[in-house]
Amino acid sequence: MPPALNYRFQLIFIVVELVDERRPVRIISDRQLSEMVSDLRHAIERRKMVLLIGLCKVDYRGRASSTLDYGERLVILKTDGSIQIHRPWDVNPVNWQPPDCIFHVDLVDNSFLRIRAIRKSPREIVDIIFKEVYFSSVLDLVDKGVFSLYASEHDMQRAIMINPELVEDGLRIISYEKPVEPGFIDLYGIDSKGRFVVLELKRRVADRDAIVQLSRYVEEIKRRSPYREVRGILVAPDISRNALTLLKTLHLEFKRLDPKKCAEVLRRKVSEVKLTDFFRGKQ
Amino acid sequence: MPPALNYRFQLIFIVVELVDERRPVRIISDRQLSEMVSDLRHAIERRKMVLLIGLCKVDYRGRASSTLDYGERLVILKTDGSIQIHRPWDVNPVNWQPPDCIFHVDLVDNSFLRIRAIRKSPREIVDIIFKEVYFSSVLDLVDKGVFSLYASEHDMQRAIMINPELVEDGLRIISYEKPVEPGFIDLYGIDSKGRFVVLELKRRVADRDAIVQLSRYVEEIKRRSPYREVRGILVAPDISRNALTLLKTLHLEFKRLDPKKCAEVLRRKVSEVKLTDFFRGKQ
DNA sequence: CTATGCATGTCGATA
DNA sequence: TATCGACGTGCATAG
Repeated sequence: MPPALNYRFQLIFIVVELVDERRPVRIISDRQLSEMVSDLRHAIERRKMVLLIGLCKVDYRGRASSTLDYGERLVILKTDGSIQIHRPWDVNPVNWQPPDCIFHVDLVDNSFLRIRAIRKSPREIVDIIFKEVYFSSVLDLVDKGVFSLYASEHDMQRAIMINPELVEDGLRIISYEKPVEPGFIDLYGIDSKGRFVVLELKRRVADRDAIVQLSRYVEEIKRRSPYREVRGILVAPDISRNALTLLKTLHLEFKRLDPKKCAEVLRRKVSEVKLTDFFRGKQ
Repeated sequence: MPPALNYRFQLIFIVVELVDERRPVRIISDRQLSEMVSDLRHAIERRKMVLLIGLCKVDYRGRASSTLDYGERLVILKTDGSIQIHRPWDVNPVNWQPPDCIFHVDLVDNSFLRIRAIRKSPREIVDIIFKEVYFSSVLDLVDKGVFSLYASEHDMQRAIMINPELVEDGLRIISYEKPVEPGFIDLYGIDSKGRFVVLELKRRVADRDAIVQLSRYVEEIKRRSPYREVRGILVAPDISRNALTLLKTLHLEFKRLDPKKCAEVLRRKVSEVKLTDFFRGKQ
């Protein structure tokens, strides 16, 4: 009797992980329009960024309405559901739709590619009809870079709170964004002689509107404190001629201050804080 | 003696015109950085539109200043000398420079591509440093399409000039953009009872500022014509609650009018004019 | 939603 | 160039 054959099967699974290099730019031009439609729908569903370059016309209906005849343009769909149509010139898009749009991609008359971006509120529609698409691609961009802006009005506010002498010696700031009837006072303080001071900040040349704004706040504070003297100071890098006239008429004051100088002050302040940290904590 | 040889040379020039198909999109990625530099310079000199997609950081110094750390973005250079840097989200570019910039393309540290956009006035600089360029292309777009926008404030003005009864029966418009002390009166007319009428137009919900503006104009006209009654009418699709209160306090009036209805009136007007042309001229 | 004010606002017209 | 006002302003924030 032949010995029983013992077969043992050992199953070995080999797991292969396909590590492909990430392709941030995938070109999908040179395809049949119908293929392109499904590619675009696929990309949009996955909230990819999409570029389209081609011959198109654009219609917009919403708060206003507009038409744009056929021409060659760049269309950008972004991950946040915004869209923009760029002509070869102008920094601003000729048509656009803000974030959170719903995109529809369709083939119309079997030979035109239509991108429709619908915004819910206010109800607005942008229709792009491509007669020809020269190029299109799906982008998979990773952007975690921090964006920092300096010399904003907010920087001016913080700088003056830290260094009130940027405006005037002896000034003490007692509140910021102080709510009053018509809005909020940028900065509010008391001067060396005990007078209330209303500060209105502008990061660029102050115009008449800035003066009107300041005046409203000063009047409100005067109404609240009939027995205190109240000063109104417009703080800006410059003031227009008309605004200066109005300012003088209303017995308000102007203090020239460059927002960049404020950014400088803040930068120095940050360094000081870091140095203090270093000597106190790290040593 | 052998006969003299007479050689005659006739030069025939054959002119060959190389008619190549226009290529609106030329991709210049996958090149050595140094090659790319010269390609980009070449394109920029010829005022071509350029797209760049890659890993970059951005610095801006000018009216304000900003920094943006490394991340993957789309950069667009346009034919008018404007530039914009787009993140994968936001309809607005994170950094930009308006038209008429001067562009510089350089290789820095032998391995980074730098695009520098310089604006003359105000003096501003945007620096883009590419660590990596995934894709770049030169676009040669032709865009002669006419852009038309309807339902703007200007449309409202024209519609009311043609059809004053959009505001009120018996109103006659006597001037537009009438210059007065603080600015320009949108529309100025006389009502059925011979009173002066100052019209302030807004294409969207009117706020307090609109009322302040109207009030200033009305006061100026009253000053000029102390013996005439003067009305001030705010014409807008809607008015904010605060603005309505202020309006009543100042004894001004509000006339609801939709800019789209104005666009409609104009469209009808244009059709009529065309019909008139047809019957008078073309027949 | 409405109201308010900033923005590297942009853009165009005008003095 | 400086000023002024409109804009599909956009955008954030507060109530």
